[in-house]
Amino acid sequence: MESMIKDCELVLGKEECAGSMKNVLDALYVLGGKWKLPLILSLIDGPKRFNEIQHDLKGISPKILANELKNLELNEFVERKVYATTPVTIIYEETEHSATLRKVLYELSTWAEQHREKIRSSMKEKPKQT
Amino acid sequence: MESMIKDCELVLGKEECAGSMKNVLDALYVLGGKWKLPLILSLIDGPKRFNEIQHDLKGISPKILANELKNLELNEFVERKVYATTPVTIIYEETEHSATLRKVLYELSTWAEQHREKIRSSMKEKPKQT
DNA sequence: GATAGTACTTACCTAAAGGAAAGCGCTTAC
DNA sequence: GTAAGCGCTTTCCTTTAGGTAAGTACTATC
Repeated sequence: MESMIKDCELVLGKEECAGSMKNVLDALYVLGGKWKLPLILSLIDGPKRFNEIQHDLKGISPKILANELKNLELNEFVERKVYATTPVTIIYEETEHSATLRKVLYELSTWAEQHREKIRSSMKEKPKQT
Repeated sequence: MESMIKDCELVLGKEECAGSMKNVLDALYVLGGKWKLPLILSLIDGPKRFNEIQHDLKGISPKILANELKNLELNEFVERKVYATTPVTIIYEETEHSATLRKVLYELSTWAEQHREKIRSSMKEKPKQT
């Protein structure tokens, strides 16, 4: 565990880091695609019904939404609750597990912000250095 | 800054978090695709020439490699150095800026590992709960 | 001067993600 | 009984990421 950090920080590219890369690829796969993050954030905002989410995420088609919801259910980021009202009410809400995402999303967010600043400022310095 | 964390941890889904999501989408875009991470890791392992990288990342086509290298150069993760040998030698190496990635990649990696364990263990508990 | 190597570029093709539109089974409301 | 709403599913189409194969400009070597 600790040794992996050191290895990666100092040498990297060795066996441990190959495993680490696999993990990162997994993470990108789980979070990747056009709608997963917006969908997760929409549910963090509060439990919602299918049509509410569809309205929230302007532009998503019902097919995609149904797929993404199933996927996120499998990954335990959302829970699908069926209420025996008549007609049945189906409500999607975030799970406790989805909270573990927040830290990592926050890290990603701050990094991306710094990165954008970095790129923007070096574009000013040398606008076209061909 | 600090307030953003609190908002996101407690309420989320508000204006600040919309910006935060945009950042995360940016980050996923910068790191996304099949080859960017393997390519970055290959260069963290050491500076390399075009053909060396092509050999290292088995299966990448020269077209894709050239594209990815340009992209990563624009994002300042790799530097393209041209040596006036004859014939010219072109060497790609990681930048200092690419080091900022390591922390965030490590966070992603550990999260993904925990997530995989979580999903695997709950699949054992209830193999098929349809 | 033919061959081979380096660092690509160009043109074409395929597969997968995603979008648009319609339908389906259920229900309540009119 | 017909219309309308909900939670989807199905079908078909477009877009795009990525793959294959070939070619180009340069040089060095035989």
